[in-house]
Amino acid sequence: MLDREFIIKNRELVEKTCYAKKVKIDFNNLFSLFDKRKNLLNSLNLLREEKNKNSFEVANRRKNGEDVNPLLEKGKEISQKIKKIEDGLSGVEIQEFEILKWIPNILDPEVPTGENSTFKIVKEQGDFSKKGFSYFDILQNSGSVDFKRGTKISASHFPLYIGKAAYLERILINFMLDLHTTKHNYTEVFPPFLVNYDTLFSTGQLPKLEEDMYKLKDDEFFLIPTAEVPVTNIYKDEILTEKSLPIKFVAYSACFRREAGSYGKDTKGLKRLHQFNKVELVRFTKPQDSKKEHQEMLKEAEKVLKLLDLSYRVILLPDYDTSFSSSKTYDIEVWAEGSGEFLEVSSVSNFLDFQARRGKIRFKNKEGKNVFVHTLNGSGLATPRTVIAIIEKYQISDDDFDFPPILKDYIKFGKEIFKEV
RNA sequence: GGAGAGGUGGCCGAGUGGUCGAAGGCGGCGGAUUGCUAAUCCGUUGUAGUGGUAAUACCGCUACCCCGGGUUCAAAUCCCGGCCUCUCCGCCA
Repeated sequence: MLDREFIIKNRELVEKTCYAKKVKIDFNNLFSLFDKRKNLLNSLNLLREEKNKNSFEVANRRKNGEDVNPLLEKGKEISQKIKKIEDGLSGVEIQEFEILKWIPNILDPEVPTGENSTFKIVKEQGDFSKKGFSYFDILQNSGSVDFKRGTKISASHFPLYIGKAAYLERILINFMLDLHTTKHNYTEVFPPFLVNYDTLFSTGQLPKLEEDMYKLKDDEFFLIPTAEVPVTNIYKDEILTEKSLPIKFVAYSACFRREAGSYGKDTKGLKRLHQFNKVELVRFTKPQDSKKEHQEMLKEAEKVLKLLDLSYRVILLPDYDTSFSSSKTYDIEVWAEGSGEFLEVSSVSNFLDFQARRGKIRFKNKEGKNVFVHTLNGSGLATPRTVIAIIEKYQISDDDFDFPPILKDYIKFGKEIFKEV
């Protein structure tokens, strides 16, 4: 959420951002609400002052045995006026909030913008030739992911991993968690997978993405679309100390997405799922550090692919692809050599104080002021598409694949291996 | 799920209708004392909004004692609803 004052001072920038992110906001209405609110607030404060003085006077006169009846009458009148203005004010504030909550975060100046803008390739690592069988054939032939039975048990896009592929999932998750805790100094957390409305509002999934979320029918809970949601909310409504920053959490979670509106895309296989596994990095930083730490997180996510010896590229998303809450997002796309295409396996974003403001996450700075932290997160990584790239790169035949050497080492020696890499 | 108790400032804790933004203590900050540490003493110490102003300095006003309503001239204090925590019982992994 953006600050009222900020919007007033930077109207042009905010309008431009909304245009770029394809959000329609009635700014004239918003600004007239700002005015209305201010006027109501001012007269309300004056009336309240009058009320307090009157009440005080009642107590005073009563002590002296004087007649207080006229004051009681006056007090009643003032209170009625106050009630009226309060009602008007809360009406205005509700309307204002209804608009404010839809305004997306502003963009970093480096984000590609403009008519024909497109993503910018920041880095290319490895070679991008197409060869071998596709992961889908290998999995089908080996039976290590059973799409049919997954569908029978649940629905389509809920795969059932069996044997080797199930094991690969588990090893990969542990491998990534151990990498980030031992090598990159993150603290591991294991969060709830069901969260409430406020939590999703803080991180910005709600209200905009409600249709992408699984919601429980009888309880006010949503299934998390990413661990970012519960983990960023760990410090909701709290004031942190300056010296505790940066705070770095890594979390594994299953992720649940309805993927509404993406029918027809990636209709089979592991590319687009309603449930998948992901290891997520989350940081809370001081405002002046977030840019630098954003770059660090990108490197940490890349590290996973480097260790697995997979080819990939890093792209900087253009304005219209940058999510509602984000000011700047890098995607990491792994090269799937059997399929011959890039697959997004990570999204690394800087949210500045946008989420912190929605969730009231602050820290006390040296001057004793409470200021909003900056929040960042990045996938490190999502498993299904990583698995696709692994299977295609380390395939043995059209019905078998091997594990990458680093994973074999990891299975043998555990997290000790991260001392050397 | 049933029964009971309770939610007050960074923390502990007093306050049951009227100078209460809230005693006292701890912690924090500033200072005095001090060979160092500890101890002691003095002072200070919430957040947000708004007006005086150009000001993150100063002064005034308003709001906030879990949240939302209500009663009253006046609510931390009384009433109603909700949420949460704790204890006991039940159930279960």
